[in-house]
Amino acid sequence: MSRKKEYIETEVLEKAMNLFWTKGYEHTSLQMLEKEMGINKFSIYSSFGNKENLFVESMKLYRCKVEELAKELEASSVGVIALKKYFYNFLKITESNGFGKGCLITNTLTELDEETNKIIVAQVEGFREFIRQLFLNNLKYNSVESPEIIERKADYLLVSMIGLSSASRVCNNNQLKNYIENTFNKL
Amino acid sequence: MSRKKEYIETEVLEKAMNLFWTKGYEHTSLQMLEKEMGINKFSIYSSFGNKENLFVESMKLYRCKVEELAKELEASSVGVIALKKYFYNFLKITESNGFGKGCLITNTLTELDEETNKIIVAQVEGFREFIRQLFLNNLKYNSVESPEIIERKADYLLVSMIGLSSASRVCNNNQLKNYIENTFNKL
DNA sequence: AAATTTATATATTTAAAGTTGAAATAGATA
DNA sequence: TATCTATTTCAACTTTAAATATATAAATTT
Repeated sequence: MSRKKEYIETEVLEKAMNLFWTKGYEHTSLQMLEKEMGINKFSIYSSFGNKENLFVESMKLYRCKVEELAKELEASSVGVIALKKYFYNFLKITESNGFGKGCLITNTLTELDEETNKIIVAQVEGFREFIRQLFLNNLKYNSVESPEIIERKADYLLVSMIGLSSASRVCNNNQLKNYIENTFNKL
Repeated sequence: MSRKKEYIETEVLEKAMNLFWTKGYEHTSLQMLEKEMGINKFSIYSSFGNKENLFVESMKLYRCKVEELAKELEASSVGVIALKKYFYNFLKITESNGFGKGCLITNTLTELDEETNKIIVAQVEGFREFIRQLFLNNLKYNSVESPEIIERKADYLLVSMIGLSSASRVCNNNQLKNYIENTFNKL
């Protein structure tokens, strides 16, 4: 064999993801990535191909983290209760020094335009569909409501989640908590 | 005197604003601005200084448009009714081919980071404060609720508005309408 | 008609960011 | 210890976009 890598790809990827998460795709330069990931350009390119692909991998990792969060939640509670908890847990995740980072995927959504890499667009849409399913499944639990009503509620929560994510970047914790309480009021 | 300008600054500024609105600051290049505004770099620089300042002027113009919208509304209705109308009117404004453009200021908010021009940051915050006041004033109308409750509701609507704006970029009209109805049901 | 200012067009400069290549380095195996 | 190979470091290359400069044409005023 030969010399081994001095870094672990999943570890440096996590660091890249966090940087993209706080600064967004465009405002994250390779210099910053080098510094944050602790490896240099060449290593980044040999491990991840290019900046776009590194970003795609970051999105995938982000989704994994969110899926884990949802799984943990499933173990402890179900239904609307679980969803409300999910909203609060999301606030914890997004929290950083000062204001929140929002949701990596929702942030990306604002950066999107026609000429955005199709793979990135697909990631964004896939994530949204995943979240919508999560909401649907929990709303169905122990509910006697019609499928149409359930769908409406899921859509409502989806938009609320997008809102919470964006708002977390500028609003304080009281405002966000207040928002969640109102959202789940009378659901 | 001498030769007159062949373009009207407010007119080309409006075009610039629309381009920034749909594509965001970073994804709007001077080439695109030249094409969209119908004037060349030289004219852009002599009229607006630089790209950043052109963007600031676009933000100001955007705010003027929103203020007009609010004024018109005031003439026809007041209170919560007016606010709900405002939400629906916002959807009309943001509408374009296919999905919405969101709110220029809210979009910008996601692009912000530590090294963003302070003037831009100030514009974003000023706008948010203006909207919050608009909500507060209308919530106070004919209301016997305590100031604290009113503040809470205003904050709730503020987050909802940010959410609607972000969501308008990816959700269809039914989902958005559904969201507005749910939002005001909980008020 | 001359002078002055503005517009267009093109080209250049400058800076930054992404990408790639060549030499140096360090670890694994024989 | 020597050799092989992958990883690093460093620097160069390429591209892109903002900003500036120059030359030319057009319109208005005196």
